[in-house]
Amino acid sequence: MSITEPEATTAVNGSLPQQRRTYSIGELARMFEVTPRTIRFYEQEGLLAPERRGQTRIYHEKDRVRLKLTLRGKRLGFSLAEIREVIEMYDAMPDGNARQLKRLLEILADKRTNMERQLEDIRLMQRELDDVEMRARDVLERLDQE
Amino acid sequence: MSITEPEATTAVNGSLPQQRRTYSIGELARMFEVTPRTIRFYEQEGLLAPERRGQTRIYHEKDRVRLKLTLRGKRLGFSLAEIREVIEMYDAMPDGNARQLKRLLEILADKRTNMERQLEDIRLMQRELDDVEMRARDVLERLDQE
DNA sequence: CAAGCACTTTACGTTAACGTCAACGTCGTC
DNA sequence: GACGACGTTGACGTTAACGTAAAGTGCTTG
Repeated sequence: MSITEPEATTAVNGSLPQQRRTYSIGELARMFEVTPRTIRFYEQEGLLAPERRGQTRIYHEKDRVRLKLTLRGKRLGFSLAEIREVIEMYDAMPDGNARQLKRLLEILADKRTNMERQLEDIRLMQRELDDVEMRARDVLERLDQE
Repeated sequence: MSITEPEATTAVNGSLPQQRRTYSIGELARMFEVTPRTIRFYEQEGLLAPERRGQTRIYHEKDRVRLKLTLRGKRLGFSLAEIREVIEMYDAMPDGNARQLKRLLEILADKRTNMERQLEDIRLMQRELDDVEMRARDVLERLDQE
């Protein structure tokens, strides 16, 4: 199983034929509010590798998940290069050698540290926002009273 | 009081002359692990406005705090322009009109939403990391057993 | 006083992450 | 069969956030 495969649909295989298996580039773009250009760029950078029917790109669930993870990573300030590194290592995992795996664990620990700092940053930033908001409301009230 | 002033040093005014009041650009740069170039750039972008002694910049506690907030904002993915907007509005607060203040509250609410999404992103990302790490350790163990 | 060090301005260079054309192919449909 | 919507590949443009190099100022230290 790959990191980018559909989330374990519990065995209730109902009447849906197989879920809406594929997407066009435009569909994906609208889903995630990015442009097709962005998606092609991510492919060029090695983050996606959609199937082709002739010239046309066909995206499967796997690709959609990858894109989702990529965009999440971006929101957290990772560069595309960093994201690709993790994806590549993950995909190479089954037959990866010990050195590679340990390198992957290092990278993960690194990201984890990053996450921790971000959590702290967010907490601090939220306090600042609280503070600024309080003062602003204060001033507003005084303006209203005059 | 400004957002960028020293954190209320409780009245224990001991033997320290007045705290290490000022900093050179190089000192600040080392403190925050950025280059002087970066600090000058932030000034050029309106995020800092240090005093001058002749040509030379003199940074006070106020400037240090601003820089700290700026860098924190950056780690959270805000652009310098966004950060400047908040700082400017904050500084203009005392004599800001109601419209400006309400705009500021809007911006703050916006940042808050952003923070919330980031928190969620971090939680999700941490789960992914957990997952990937587990699998990696798994594979490593098997390699060891052979 | 010469050397060295930290600071200054000016200005051009660089990188990441796309945006923006241009020029073309391929459907479905009216 | 023309038209519009959508897709494709180049190739060049753009923006943010600095890096880097050149050329000069100012102190203090041997």
